[in-house]
Amino acid sequence: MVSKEADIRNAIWQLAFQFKVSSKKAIRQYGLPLNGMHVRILHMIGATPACTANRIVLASGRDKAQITRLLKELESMLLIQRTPNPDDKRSQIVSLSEKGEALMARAREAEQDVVTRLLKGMKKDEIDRFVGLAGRMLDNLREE
Amino acid sequence: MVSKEADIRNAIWQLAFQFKVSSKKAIRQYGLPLNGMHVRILHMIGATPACTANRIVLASGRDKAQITRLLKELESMLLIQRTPNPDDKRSQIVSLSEKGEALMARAREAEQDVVTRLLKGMKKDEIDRFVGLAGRMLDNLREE
DNA sequence: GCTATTTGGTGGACAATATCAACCATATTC
DNA sequence: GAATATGGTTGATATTGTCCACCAAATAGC
Repeated sequence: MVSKEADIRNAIWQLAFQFKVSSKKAIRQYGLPLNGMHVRILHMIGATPACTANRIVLASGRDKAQITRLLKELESMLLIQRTPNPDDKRSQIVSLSEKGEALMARAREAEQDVVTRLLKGMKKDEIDRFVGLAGRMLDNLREE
Repeated sequence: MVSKEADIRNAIWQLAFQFKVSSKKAIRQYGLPLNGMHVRILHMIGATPACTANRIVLASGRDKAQITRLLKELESMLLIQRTPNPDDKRSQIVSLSEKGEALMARAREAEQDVVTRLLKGMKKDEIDRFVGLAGRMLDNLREE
């Protein structure tokens, strides 16, 4: 017999792990030369106007050294480009290159497949509720 | 403006990541010489009667090579012990040593703190619903 | 203005986690 | 008894995460 705490712990671990595995597989099947973090960061860059490295750090919660390296990789793959940030000479604005946009269009398809499968048989309000609860839990962990 | 798919994706990634970070920190603060996977596996071993390596592989979804190595580490730390499996000479039954039990008692406390924080302000039925939805999503991803 | 501190970013070094394939010994199937 | 499947191990390598020192520009305090 397992406790409720174990349930929630397990639910989070397992769901995240399986989701990662499925996403990775989908990306592979589409023949895209990207791994998980690449895709996540490209998403953020695509969705964030005037995106700087620091914004990605804050939004992702990852270490800034990690972000620096990932951006360097993405740049060497010609998927993103950097332009000077007029507001702060220390930083640069990163944006998707054409090649990056094209790749992400396909990545979105691949990920869409996974999300569709994930949400199969779920009602709209169930999904909303789930996302809402997850958000509250996240806030709980973050504050303090 | 972000799509619903991005919401659910983000919710899962972020919650899992923050949960991992918080758990790791809690374990550290308790001064326990364990990392995330160690704790997860020790949990399973403690909760599974006649636990074999293969059971951990199946329950965790991780690669069996990874499990082998983690078990080897845990054994060298004297947290677990292996005894021959009477039903199959290829495998062994792993179980917590006294030292392992003691450590896990403290790890449970540390993790309990995190779960308590995670669930702050959540109603029982909200938690149940969340775990239930997570389970369904997990099934969706796993089947096929 | 001019230090002192903070902030955005980079690099080194390394730890933790994950993946893939080859392989051995036993178990199972036929 | 041969062929195949299964539990487990090892090697090699990729990915992800962490910590620390550091530089240059920005900001705060005076």
